[in-house]
Amino acid sequence: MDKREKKSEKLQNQRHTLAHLLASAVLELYPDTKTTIGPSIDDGFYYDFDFSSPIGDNDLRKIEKKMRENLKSWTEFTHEEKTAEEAKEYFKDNLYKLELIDEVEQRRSADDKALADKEKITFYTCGNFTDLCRGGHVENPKKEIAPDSFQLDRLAGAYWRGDEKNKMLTRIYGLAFDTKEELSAYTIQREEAIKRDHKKLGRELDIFLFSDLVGSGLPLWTPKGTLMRNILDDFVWSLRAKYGYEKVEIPHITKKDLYITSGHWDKYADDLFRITTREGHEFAMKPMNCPHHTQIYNRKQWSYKELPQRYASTTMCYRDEQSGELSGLSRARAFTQDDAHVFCRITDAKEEIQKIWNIVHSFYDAFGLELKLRLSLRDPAIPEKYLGNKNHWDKAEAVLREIAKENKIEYFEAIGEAAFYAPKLDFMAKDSIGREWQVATIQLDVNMPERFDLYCINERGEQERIVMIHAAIMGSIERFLSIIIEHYAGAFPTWLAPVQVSIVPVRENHIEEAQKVYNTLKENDIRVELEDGDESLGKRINHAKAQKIPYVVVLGDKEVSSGTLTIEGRESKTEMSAEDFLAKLKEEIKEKK
RNA sequence: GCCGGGGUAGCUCAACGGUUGAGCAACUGUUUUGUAAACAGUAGGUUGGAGGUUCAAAUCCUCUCCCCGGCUCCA
Repeated sequence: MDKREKKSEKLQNQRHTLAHLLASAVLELYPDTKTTIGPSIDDGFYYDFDFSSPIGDNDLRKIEKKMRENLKSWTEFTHEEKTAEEAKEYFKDNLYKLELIDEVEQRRSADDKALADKEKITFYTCGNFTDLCRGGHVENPKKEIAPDSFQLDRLAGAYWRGDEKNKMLTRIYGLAFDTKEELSAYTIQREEAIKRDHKKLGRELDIFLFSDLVGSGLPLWTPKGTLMRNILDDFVWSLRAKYGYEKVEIPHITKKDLYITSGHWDKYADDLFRITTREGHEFAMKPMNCPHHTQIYNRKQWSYKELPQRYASTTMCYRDEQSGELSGLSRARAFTQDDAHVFCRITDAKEEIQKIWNIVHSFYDAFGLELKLRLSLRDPAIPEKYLGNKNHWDKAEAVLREIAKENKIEYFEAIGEAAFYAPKLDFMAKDSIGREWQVATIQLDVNMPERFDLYCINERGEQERIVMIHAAIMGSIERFLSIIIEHYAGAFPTWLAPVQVSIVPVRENHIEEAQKVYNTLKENDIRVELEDGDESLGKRINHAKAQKIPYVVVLGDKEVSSGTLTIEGRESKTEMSAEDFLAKLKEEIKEKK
């Protein structure tokens, strides 16, 4: 165990100890409360309670105060082993703890003797509070936990055992770190993230909006936002160009029959926007595009020589997400996928996936987003969640694993994260303030081809089942934009900025000269604005900078007489000729800077 | 959908049973400016919507729509 792991184990113990401390404070203030579980988490701890009457945010301060009070007398943890009967007697009024005790008992009586011996029913006591617990505390809380290194953070609902069929408990989250300084660094970082919130910046920078009349989860795109969407989409297409992808277009609704065949109707019927025609036929808005694309592939009989067929669409999809799941552009009811499907033989799958891999990396490199890889596999314990047979899955998972291993990138495997029809390579991007987002995905699918009977004619003249690779580079343009708005805090690089240059004439008699520069840039497809209003110079410059425009060009007597422009970038101020400035802009756009 | 917190002018917020207010933005004049906001004036609201309690509701209650933080879900 190295030093860092040791430290993190200590921090985990501190956090878990604080969960006990929280429960002790709650029980003193609200004696009717039933305690359940309270683990440590990434930024602190939580404890789930079943309160007899609801509490509100104002109660948190009271509880926190009580915790600090109790901490003073928490000097030692003692623990003792109990039999199931003793434990149940102690918690006879707490059905949550009784359920946990029963589960430990079941594991103890399991066949695996070694495992069974490890499972014991232990009670830990500190101060006036005893809890059923596996352990993992600091020895002397009073000494080892600084009273100002933690704070209660927020209230939240959480289902017992994470199952929405169960009762909803009240979860109290706390933040906890080694020191007060680390705690405050964390809260400052969180405030920084709030400043970058894409919903706020989206409005301020005039990129997108929501309308109560249109409905929640249905973003509307302004001219600037639409421009950015197109720039991003064009970039993806430019990367796909050398690999032979073709654009296809599909309607946004379909008969339900398509999804009955694909299996989506069974699995996602509740999440579809459905339409009944006047003649009584049932249709659905498309929630994804693969079934439509299969029908384009299936328009003719293909020779193996004509494969792979690679189809891609940038197209909106619609999902009736539950209202509580919506969140700005990150999770919307209408969103645009940059969706590609490669129809090929299983023997070509690896090479095709490698090509997509290259596209993904070129794309994310341009934004300075570092990628991690998750190999998302099925959960063999619940086969009913997945289509098709085990052999097919094993084969597909093996191909993806091979690719993950061959490429030098940090990767981990995640059981149960596969789509219901295929395993996936999911890419996670780390943004400029260290947050991780799931972005691109590549899926190797043997099930849709089976269901839609997709084949080619092979060398021996036989029908051969093909495979289908699902690939999305951005995933969803909306979601990707939410990530880069926050990643750049709205200060987009030149190639991506909806307005690249703002020209500010000093006085009225400079407008004519400014207009000339404006025209030159405009003729060269630079996105340029002229700030020729009657506000003061300082105010007009300020306005351009508030819009996070990469370059502000100031033009007055000095510039007219010297024949140069004063160029204010975000960090520095330089002077150069209009020609040099144009060349610089073109370079930045070409190099995606 | 569920739990908790919210919704007052375009934006940020105040008023918290007793005539809805401020700053910024907008508009109109004046000002022609060399870098963190020129000056003056004007307009802007069924306090998200619908019911109810009250002499009186932005304020209290019920329903509904929308937003935020979680939970569940995420093809």
